[in-house]
Amino acid sequence: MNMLEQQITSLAKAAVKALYDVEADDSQIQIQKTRPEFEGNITLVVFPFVKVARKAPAQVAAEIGERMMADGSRLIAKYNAVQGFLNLSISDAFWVEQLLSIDADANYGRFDRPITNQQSPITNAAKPLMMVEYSSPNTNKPLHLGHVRNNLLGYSIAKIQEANGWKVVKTNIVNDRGIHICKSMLAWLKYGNGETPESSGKKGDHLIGDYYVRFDKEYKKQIAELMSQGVDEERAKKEAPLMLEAQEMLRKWENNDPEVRALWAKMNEWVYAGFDETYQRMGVSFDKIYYESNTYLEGKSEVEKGLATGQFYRREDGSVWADLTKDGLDEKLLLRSDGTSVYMTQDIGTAKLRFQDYPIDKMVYVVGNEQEYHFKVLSILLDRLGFPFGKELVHFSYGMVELPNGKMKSREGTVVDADDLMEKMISDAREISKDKVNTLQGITEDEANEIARKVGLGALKYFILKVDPRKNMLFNPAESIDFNGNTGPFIQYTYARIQSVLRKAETERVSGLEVSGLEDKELALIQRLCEYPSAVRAAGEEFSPAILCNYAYALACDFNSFYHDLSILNEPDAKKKSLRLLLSANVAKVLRSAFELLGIEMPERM
RNA sequence: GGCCCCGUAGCUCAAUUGAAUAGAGUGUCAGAUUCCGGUUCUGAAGGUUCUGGGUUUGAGCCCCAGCGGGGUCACCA
Repeated sequence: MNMLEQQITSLAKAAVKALYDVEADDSQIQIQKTRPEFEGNITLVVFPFVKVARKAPAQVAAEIGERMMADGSRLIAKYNAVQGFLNLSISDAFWVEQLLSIDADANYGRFDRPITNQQSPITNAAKPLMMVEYSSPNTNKPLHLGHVRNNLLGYSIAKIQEANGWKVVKTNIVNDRGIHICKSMLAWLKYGNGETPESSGKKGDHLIGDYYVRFDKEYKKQIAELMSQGVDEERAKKEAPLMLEAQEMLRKWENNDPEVRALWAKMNEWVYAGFDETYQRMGVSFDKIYYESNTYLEGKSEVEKGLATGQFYRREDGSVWADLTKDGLDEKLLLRSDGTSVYMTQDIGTAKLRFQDYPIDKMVYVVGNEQEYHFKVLSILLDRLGFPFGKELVHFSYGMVELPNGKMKSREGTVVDADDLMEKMISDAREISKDKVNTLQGITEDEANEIARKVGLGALKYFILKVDPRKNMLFNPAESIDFNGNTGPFIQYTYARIQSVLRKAETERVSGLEVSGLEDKELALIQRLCEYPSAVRAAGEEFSPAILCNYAYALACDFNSFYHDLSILNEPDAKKKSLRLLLSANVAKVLRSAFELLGIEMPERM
């Protein structure tokens, strides 16, 4: 709730108390923005009091309005009642005061602490700690469009929660072991001729990804070969020599075979270097990285502990299970009969290490919605094993990214590679700005490239973040490079234009402010600026960068409408002019702040 | 089949906590504009919010049933 809402709330409560002798609680005070077709800025919905008043809604609204204006004459300039809606016009002086306080607040839209119901009292620290896990790549192939949504959401959520007063640790769990890695390694050994990122000029992750694809190709050949000899498909898949070799390699890995381990380490290094490049390009980062090869053994020992305390049980074949039927779920495997760990076991181990490393109040996993069941189970298991954050863990589940021609399928070659995509966006941005040469006059080649980078990536990021995370989304490459409409570049352009106005005005003297006679467009902008803190709060509570996107778009639209109708630099009245400059500067400030929470850079000119 | 998520303009998406006539962009159509059927601007049309019930002063939002789409129910990760 912002300053204005607080004041209106207390005025409304006092009025209701005086008129009807009832104590209104906060849920009954419903405040909303006045619809543009009515006069006023802010509206109190009086329906909740109609019953106690025993009068017609419009009459109740009028009564309350009269009373509120009498009590708060400095705040409320006038009112009108339409049915059960009490529309209040706030005094210009108040708005200008708000604008000045926004301008003076360097941390506008940032909070010192989370709102209480988000706070988990585990560590009782002054600033509670939230760990956000995202990205979580496998090391056998490069990042694709699905990871892009994951990374952008994860990074943005971390920034948003920081603004909401959490201490945030961004983390990544790298799935660096398992049969999929062995497939790449094997293909590299058999068909690679010692190819390295240096010798091939390929990024490490792409190089390894190519061998993963190569494995699949050769493997399929072998299956076809076997089937032509009369072997049935299922057996052919199991008995293809390549698969047997890969499995043998995995066993060697688990037994610490020095050669296999050395190759594994070398190839993983290549992949990490490639990932780092991609992350850096994308503008995301991590504070702490965990590797599955380090955490899976921890998980095993936790499961053993749970076995000892009777939380889990062992079957005759040696496999270990958790019985979750009491929680309405089924039974879940934790250790295979050969004693090796599964996905769940590794996540338990990772959680344990993390909890040792940090005083975590809240753990957030940014993982696709196809794993909802997994995290439901993980939450229960961690709770049973005595991890305080287990029950509270948040699976920030997001929907899949689809392409216009259907789903992404790596086998069918319809994946969109993250590196390629970013390059494409940047080069498209450069193409488009070339058409508008006049806007780029006086800009050097380097500056133009930098602008294209910010705009291209901004287009991509905004396009993905503006969609409600829970929903599956359609990524249309053609549409994403359209810089009109509700897009990142549109907002960046608004920002850049304000910067340009401010640069031109810099030399001019600012003298006092106009505190009365605010025009509608000015007032609408100030009011919009006042809404920013609650947008940040809502984005944090809902785990939704989309809320910030929509806010930023609305603000940019408001500014454009303002800019279209009212002149700034040509305004003859010096006081009015300085008000408008101040207003513009704060719009730029809030847009920049919002985009920072989205992980999108703002170009100073474009 | 059980459980979870989604269903809003032709398309892509919005709509604080249940509130007034459900909004943008894009596409379509009309007009203006220009080096251009391509750019920009103005305007218009476009909706039974999947269907049917229920709760209430009031439902896109909450509840029940159904329909449609997706996900998930592995000794894969």
